[in-house]
Amino acid sequence: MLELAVLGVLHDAPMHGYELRKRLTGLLGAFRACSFGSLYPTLRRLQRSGFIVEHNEPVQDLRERRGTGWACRHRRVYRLTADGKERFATLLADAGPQTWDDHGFGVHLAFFSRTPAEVRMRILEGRRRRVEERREGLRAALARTGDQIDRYTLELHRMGLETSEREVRWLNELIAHERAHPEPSHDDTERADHD
Amino acid sequence: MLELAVLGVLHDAPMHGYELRKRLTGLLGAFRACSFGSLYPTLRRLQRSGFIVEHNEPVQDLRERRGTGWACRHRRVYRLTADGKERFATLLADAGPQTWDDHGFGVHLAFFSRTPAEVRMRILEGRRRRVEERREGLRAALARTGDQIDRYTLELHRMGLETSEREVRWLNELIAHERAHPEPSHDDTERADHD
DNA sequence: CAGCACCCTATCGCGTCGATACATCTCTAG
DNA sequence: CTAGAGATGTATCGACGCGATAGGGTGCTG
Repeated sequence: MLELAVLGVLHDAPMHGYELRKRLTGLLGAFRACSFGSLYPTLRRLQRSGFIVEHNEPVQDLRERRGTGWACRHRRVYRLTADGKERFATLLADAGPQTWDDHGFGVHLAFFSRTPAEVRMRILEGRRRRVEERREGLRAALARTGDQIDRYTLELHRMGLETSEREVRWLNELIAHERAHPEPSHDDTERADHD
Repeated sequence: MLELAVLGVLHDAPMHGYELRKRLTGLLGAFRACSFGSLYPTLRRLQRSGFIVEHNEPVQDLRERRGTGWACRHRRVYRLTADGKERFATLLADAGPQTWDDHGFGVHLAFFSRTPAEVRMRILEGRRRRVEERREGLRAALARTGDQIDRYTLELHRMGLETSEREVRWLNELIAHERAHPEPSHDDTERADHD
């Protein structure tokens, strides 16, 4: 999942780990902090697989950057390869089980403008199914609760149920809008100017 | 966190892994499935630490259970020790950073009736602070969003913001109720009949 | 008696996290 | 001019939860 997010951000511009992390935290909308302990191993993995390559700046660029910003010498800038772009498209389209959970869904939604329309639909409906399951589970739990149930647990279940219902409604709106206005995906697989 | 949940469920009655898992999934209110891959290692860890001990039924009990249910021979029933009860109380009271996230908060809330009143308050306020941070992060993201932002990301942020606001209001109600009716904790640290 | 569905324990690899370490660079206070 | 605070930047470690997988026992049904 992090793999998808990294490839997606790197798709726009070459970047080094520290910057990447900042973008990711912003991207996921204050969802998750994306620790270095997962980011750096992911970068290494992607590099070994050939999806990204190191793309370090020449020394004179470093000197030029002096005064106008940071000139840290050891930064590893990564760039997406052709394989990496392909991999990104694959991961975008392949909607596994973890696409439906909270975090995975957020990541996929972040790149929705680059996602083919039919895949968008599949993801939205899959997420809806997942949330509906949760909703039904909570309804059942609330129904079979006689009176020996905790006041706090009860409140938690009620809250969870309301949240699920709200999200299902929200998803229905998104799906309806998707059907009414089937916007094409950006599909920016053109500009391969620096390979 | 799983450690806390296991100790809490085992506090009521001795149990074996499979049963424990069902209770846990019910307890966490269809939140999470609690896989065996984390449950069994946790049980082993708790056992090595002396917080639980094996408490297998004698063979004649197995024969008696024949006909009325399952008589699987190899089930490992665990029971809480005195140290385990102490550990449970400690974990309940100690509110670390992971007490405030979604999953951890749910687990703590599940055992709220056994939690001392002042700890309850600390947990609720900590959670509120956490959700407020998320809310502010989303507000900031929405504020600085000019127009180049994704329609989908925008929707996700809006949804997240509403959810956060709702949860803060919910927490405020819980806190207010807590202040108005300071129910004491069950504090069932008495019945030490079988040690 | 064959097949199926459930019960029950267990392990492996993988990905993520939080903590930690360490080195470099900029700016500011004394 | 130097000392230190604080941001930048890379990296690793152990702990932990998860999904997949394996394997064996038990009762019900056709």
